[in-house]
Amino acid sequence: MTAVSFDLTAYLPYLINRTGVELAAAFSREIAPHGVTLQMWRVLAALHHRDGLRISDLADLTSIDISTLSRLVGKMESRGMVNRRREPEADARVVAVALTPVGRAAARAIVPVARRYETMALAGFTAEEAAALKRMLVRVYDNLGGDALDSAA
Amino acid sequence: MTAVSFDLTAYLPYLINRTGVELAAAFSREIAPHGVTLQMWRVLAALHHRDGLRISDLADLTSIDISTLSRLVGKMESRGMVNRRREPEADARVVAVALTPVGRAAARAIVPVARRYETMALAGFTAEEAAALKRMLVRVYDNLGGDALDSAA
DNA sequence: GCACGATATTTGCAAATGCAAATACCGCGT
DNA sequence: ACGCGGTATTTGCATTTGCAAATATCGTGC
Repeated sequence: MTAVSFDLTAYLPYLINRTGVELAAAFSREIAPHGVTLQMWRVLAALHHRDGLRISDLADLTSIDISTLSRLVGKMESRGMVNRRREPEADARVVAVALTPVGRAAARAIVPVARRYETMALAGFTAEEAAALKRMLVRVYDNLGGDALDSAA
Repeated sequence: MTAVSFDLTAYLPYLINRTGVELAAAFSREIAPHGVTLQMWRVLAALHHRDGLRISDLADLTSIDISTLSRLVGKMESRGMVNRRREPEADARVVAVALTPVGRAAARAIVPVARRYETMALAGFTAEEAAALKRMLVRVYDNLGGDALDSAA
């Protein structure tokens, strides 16, 4: 029987995974000189996007497991990149994570690298194509039910 | 000063990463009942695509680190899904990994799940759109390949 | 035929990861 | 005010991961 043939090279999850892994590996090397790991960059980028996020918001935005994130934020705090703040007036369960000047400086230093990196990844794409690709990735993500807090404020 | 604003939600690596993570997490749950982890499935899928691959070929195809793969194949071997074979006639350094009947059966059982899963991820896409998305992901991957960014090399 | 630098895989080890349980706190109903 | 189910974060613990070193083999030049 031939019904089980399966073209891996045209399989969307395969294409996405290998692109993501490659993107991550190469970008990790790029930012290593900044003394920041990829996961740390993700946190910095999320906080640069919107500061003072809670741990659980960061988990949604970075796709990092919440327990891993708790420890990662601890490490970043001990390195002086972020600080944790509990608001006794508000909900005392939540921890707001904010960039320190050091963390903000690191984010600012890396943002141009990230931009350059995206440009490189999209070499040969027209602005239309790049936009179309991004829209389609959002659609796929939405299809998976992974509604993050993109618009949640 | 130069604008440091950075729209994370339109940043390609972010979009790819979150989609890949979500895709992986959801699919892991799908195949857990088959007693197969996501990484094992990747190996099975690669071998289903082409059997008898070497460890290093599997690493390329699955984006799994070669040392992790060595151990993973060992585990799969002990579970009777694959077998390792060194060819003394040929290059005795290489290990060819082949599916056992058990492994083949697992792959065959999961392929339809994978197909259904891809269909779900691409819900609302026309065949044209899906093809365009895949082509663009290949282009991005190719852009990352090799030396595009290795300014130091 | 042997030494030497490459290549394929495995292994040592420390760090990262993620599930589940623990902890701390919230707000509601009574 | 109290108990209770629910939410946010942390912590315990076993597994996975990946870099680097070790191991085994290859092929070439001499």
